[in-house]
Amino acid sequence: MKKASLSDIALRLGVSKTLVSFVLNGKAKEYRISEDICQRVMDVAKELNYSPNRIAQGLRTGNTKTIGLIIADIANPFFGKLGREIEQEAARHGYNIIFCSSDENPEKSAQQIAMLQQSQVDGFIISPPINSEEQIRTLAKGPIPFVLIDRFIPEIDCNHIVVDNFDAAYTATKHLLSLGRRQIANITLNLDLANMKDRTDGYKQALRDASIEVDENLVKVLPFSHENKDVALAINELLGNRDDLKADAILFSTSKIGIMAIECISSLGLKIPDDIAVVSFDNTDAYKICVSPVTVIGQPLKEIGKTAMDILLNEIKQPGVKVKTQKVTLKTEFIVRKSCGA
Amino acid sequence: MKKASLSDIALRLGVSKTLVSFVLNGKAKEYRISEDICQRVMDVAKELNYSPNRIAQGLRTGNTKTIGLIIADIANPFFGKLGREIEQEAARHGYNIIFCSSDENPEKSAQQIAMLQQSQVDGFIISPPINSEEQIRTLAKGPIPFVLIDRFIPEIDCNHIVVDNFDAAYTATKHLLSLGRRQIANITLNLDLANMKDRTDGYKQALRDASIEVDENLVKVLPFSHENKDVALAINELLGNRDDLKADAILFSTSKIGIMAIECISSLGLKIPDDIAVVSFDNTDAYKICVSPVTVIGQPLKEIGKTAMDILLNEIKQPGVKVKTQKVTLKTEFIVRKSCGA
DNA sequence: TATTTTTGCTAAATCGATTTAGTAAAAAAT
DNA sequence: ATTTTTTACTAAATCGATTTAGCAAAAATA
Repeated sequence: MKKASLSDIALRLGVSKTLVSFVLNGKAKEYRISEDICQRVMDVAKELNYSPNRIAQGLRTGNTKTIGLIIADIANPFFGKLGREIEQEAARHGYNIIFCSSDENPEKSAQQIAMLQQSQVDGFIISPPINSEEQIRTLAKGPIPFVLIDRFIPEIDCNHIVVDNFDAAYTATKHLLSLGRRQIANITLNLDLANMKDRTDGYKQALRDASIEVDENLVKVLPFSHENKDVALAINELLGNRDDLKADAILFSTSKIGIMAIECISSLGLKIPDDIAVVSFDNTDAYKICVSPVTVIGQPLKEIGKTAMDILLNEIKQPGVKVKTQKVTLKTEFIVRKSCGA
Repeated sequence: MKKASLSDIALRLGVSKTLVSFVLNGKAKEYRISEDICQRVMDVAKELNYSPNRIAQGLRTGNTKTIGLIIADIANPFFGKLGREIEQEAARHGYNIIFCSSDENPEKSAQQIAMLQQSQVDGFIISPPINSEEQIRTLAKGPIPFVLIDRFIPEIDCNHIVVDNFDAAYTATKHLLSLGRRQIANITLNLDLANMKDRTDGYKQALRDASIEVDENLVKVLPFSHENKDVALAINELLGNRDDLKADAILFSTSKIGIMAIECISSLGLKIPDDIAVVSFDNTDAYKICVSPVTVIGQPLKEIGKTAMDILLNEIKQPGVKVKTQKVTLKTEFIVRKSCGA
């Protein structure tokens, strides 16, 4: 059962492939094809169950209607949800998404970018791993549109969509202060990334504004490729001695850290929020059924996904046109649950 | 900066495109290209930073090195992890994955299948929504390899990879019985799907083998498109009256149900496992930091991902050859945590 | 020396679709 | 009656790569 091609329709009707193409692509009026022929083309196309070959279309037109999405790990619920929003928005416009998980590894993301370029993707949506400046800079010099999400690279002028991390962390920390917490810790990732730095800066500024001196020993910086043991180490440094808890609250800079940390806190026999209050960036189902439902800073994932697609589509539809880069900063949502001791 | 094509290399060296293609595709020996020319081709290719256009390759060869993956929802951690394993295994073989979330909607999955066929995917990996028999049957008649995962359709002879759901549910229920639980409920999805039916059958058989009569009122069947309110209704029917709890344990047939149910149980002020023990299909990070870490039936996601790709690659490498369909049933892992009252 | 085989390449076709460049015939304008 | 414009299509080129079909010249064999 060979799949019907456009040529089969033309042969069947004794007309040119050109004519069939014009009809099927809504150009009949423009090229003055008669109504009669149009109808016969549509009929035969339907009879043969014709559907276009997007690979052939892509080769000829230079548009594959495919976007490459590079995120840290699709299995991470934060990125899973983000990916879902992007997938949905893309589908609304007839675009496919190829998902690549970089594991926060720049070598891996560079390979993925190369592979996606070979696949002639129309654009990229990238959550850049640390130390990926060079490959993003190269991308920015090329013709393919792209937009950074979740984090950006200050020294590169390109599209990005981020949230106001400073303000979010400031708000969260101030909230903990308002609940009487004074020894507030922050567990975060390598501060070379702007979004992580902003989160920690906001936390510190809230402490300073409350005339509390920032204790650098309460700021635990994990390597980017952090695992359970890294988080456990940080928690043990803060809370290992239950007669001398170093902190009475913790702000987690990511939900991945938060989940691992809470598991660790529970196994230490500590109670949330009685012994230690917690607040975390990014909402996730896990936080709702937690030992103590977690107070979170939620990101507008739907808006991020929609905005990313809008930016790309706008550039894709005007190839070669130099468009002003869009830098979008969105608001977070502070959701108070039990874990902060409210 | 126009991207270098294979023709550019040929022009630069004054040789044919054919020769360049042979060299770059490892066919130099076969077509007796001299060592000297080979080296010069490789040098120029490197100098021009040539990389192949996979769209052109796909059009000519009929292989796009792309697999279409259709699952319920990439934002669901179970499917997120499964997708991750598949993505990883595919990348190992140089394949891209296009992810589509069907939302358990057969109309949507039919559209996704059509779109992916237009994109000339080399194969499909599909977690079929309910009522998608017709589209799977049509796929089975076509030339493109595919494999069903997570659930299968008994009346269609095609590749599938599933776990032994009957045995898993039987074991879990027996475990609860061994802990003294007698009024064991099961919250599941529409039983028209074989995997859901097997889970409930295993649960029932364990009760019968313990000489406990199956109480159909303890089996709550949710619609496929279940939401929080559906789960809340079921939980309220079972546990709404805390002086007359209808169940002392619940087996959740999916983690999605489990998470929503636990949230509901907590808001009723009930304690897990003191008031109500719980066991759930499918491990997820959320269950580790739960009010009471959840006892789970874990699926071998890595093995599923690898097996799915193996099955597809085996068929892809011998097009047109009628291969015996592979029906794989894998073992689950029972992980005991606190929620069952152990 | 004549014939056959091997060597080391080449041009052209192919994939399926879209775009470009064109034109015979009919209709309208002069 | 002649010239110009419009109509309703067409053939061929194009996209970038791979495959198919082929062949002149050199080397080997008879």
